[in-house]
Amino acid sequence: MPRTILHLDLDAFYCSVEETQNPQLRGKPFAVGGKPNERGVVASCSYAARAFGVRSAMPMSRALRLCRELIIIPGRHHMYREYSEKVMDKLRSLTPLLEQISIDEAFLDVTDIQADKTRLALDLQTAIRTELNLPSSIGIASNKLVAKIATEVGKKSNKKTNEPPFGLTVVPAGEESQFLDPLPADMLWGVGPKTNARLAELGIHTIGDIARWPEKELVRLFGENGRDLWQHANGIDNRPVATESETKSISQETTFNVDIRDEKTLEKTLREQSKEVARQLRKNDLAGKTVKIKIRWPDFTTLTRQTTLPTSTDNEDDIYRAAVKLMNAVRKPNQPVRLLGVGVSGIGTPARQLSLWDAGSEKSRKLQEVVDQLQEKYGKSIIHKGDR
DNA sequence: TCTGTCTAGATAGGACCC
DNA sequence: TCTGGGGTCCTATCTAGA
Repeated sequence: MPRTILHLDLDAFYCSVEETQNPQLRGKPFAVGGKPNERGVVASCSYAARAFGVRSAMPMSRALRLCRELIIIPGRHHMYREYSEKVMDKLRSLTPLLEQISIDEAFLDVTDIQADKTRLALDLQTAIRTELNLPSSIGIASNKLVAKIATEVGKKSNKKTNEPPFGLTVVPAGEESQFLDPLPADMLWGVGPKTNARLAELGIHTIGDIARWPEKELVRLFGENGRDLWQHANGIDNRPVATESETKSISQETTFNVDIRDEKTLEKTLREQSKEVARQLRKNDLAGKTVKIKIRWPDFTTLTRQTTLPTSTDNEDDIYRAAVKLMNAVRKPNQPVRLLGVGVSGIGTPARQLSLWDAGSEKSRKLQEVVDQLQEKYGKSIIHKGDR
C-alpha cells in the first residue's frame, strides 16, 4: 500500500510571525535580517518585498537598492522558535509520525489517518491560519521527496502579488514521474548550483532529463550521488519519516562588521563562542571530542581546522584552548579575518566521574560501610582526592 | 628488522539545506 | 553585488597501527 506523506512549510515564516506582532506590516515590503552596513543578509522577506526582486540570502545592502522603502527588522529568533513549537504541537496532535526538518517545515506520515487527505490538509492549513495567524503551504504525495517538491510547486503557482501563496498540491500515487518530468533539475533535493551547472553541461535541464539518463552513467559521473539523483528523478524515495534525530555538532560563528587583525579581539571572540558552545552542550547534557575552527579571510577563502581531544568535554576552557591553538597554527601575525567560528563534533553524553555517594542505593550504602571501616583502620588518607 | 598492504580513524574541504 | 549562521552529509587524502 502506498504511503501518504504530508509536507508543510510555513510561508515567509519570520515575516509572518513579525506580522502577528505588528499587523501594520501587512502588505508592506519588509525583510527580517541583518543591517545593510554590517554585512547583513535577508533571512526572510515579505511577499510585497519579493515583488521588487528581494530574495532571502541576498545582501541587505542590495535588497535596499532594489527596494528603497524596504523596512528592515532585526531577527527575534526566540519568538520564531516559540511559534514554531506551537505549530509542531498542532501537527503532533494529528499524528506522532512527525519529522521536523527545520524551524518552519515538517513531514507527517498520515497513511493511517482515516480521512480524506486533501480535506485533512485544508483543515490543518485553516487551523494554523486562524489560531496562529500563520500562512502555510502543503504538499501531499507517496513519499517525502515528491511531497516537498509538491509544496514548492504550489507556492510558485499561487503567485498573487503581496500575499502568501497558501499552496496545496496533491500528487496521486503512481503519478510521481509525470509530475516531476517538466520541473527544472535544481528543484530536486541535493541539486545545488554546482551540480546544476554540471548537469547543464550534459544537456540535462529538467528532472525528466535526469530520469531518462541511464542510472549507471549517472553513477559514473556523480558517484553514489548519481544513484540518488536517478532514483529521485524517477520519483523513488523510500526514506521513512524520522521522528527522532541526534545532534551531531554544535557551533557558533561570527562575521565581523570590518575585518579584524587584532589578536586580542579574535581571542575574545573565540572565548565568547566557546562559552556559548559549552553552554549549549551542557544544556542538552552533551559533550564533544572534536573541536573545529572556521576562519574566513577577506578574499572569502574559508578554511577549517580541527583537533580531537583525549576525552569528551562540555567545558568552555577546553574548547577555547584548543580553538586558540588551531587559530594560531593557521593565521599569520596581523593577518586580517572576516569570519571566525568554533564548533564541537564527535558528540555523545558527557563522561562524568561516577559518584559513589549520590544514589543512596544499597550498593552505595555497602560501599560507604567498607570505606568507613577502612578509614577507621587506616585513617582519612586512603580517600583519594578525586573520589568525591 | 625492514617493507608493503590493508584498514580505520582523523582531517579538510565541498556541496547542500533552511 | 559582494556574499549570514547553523547545521548535515559526502568524499578525498593522510596517517598510524596491525
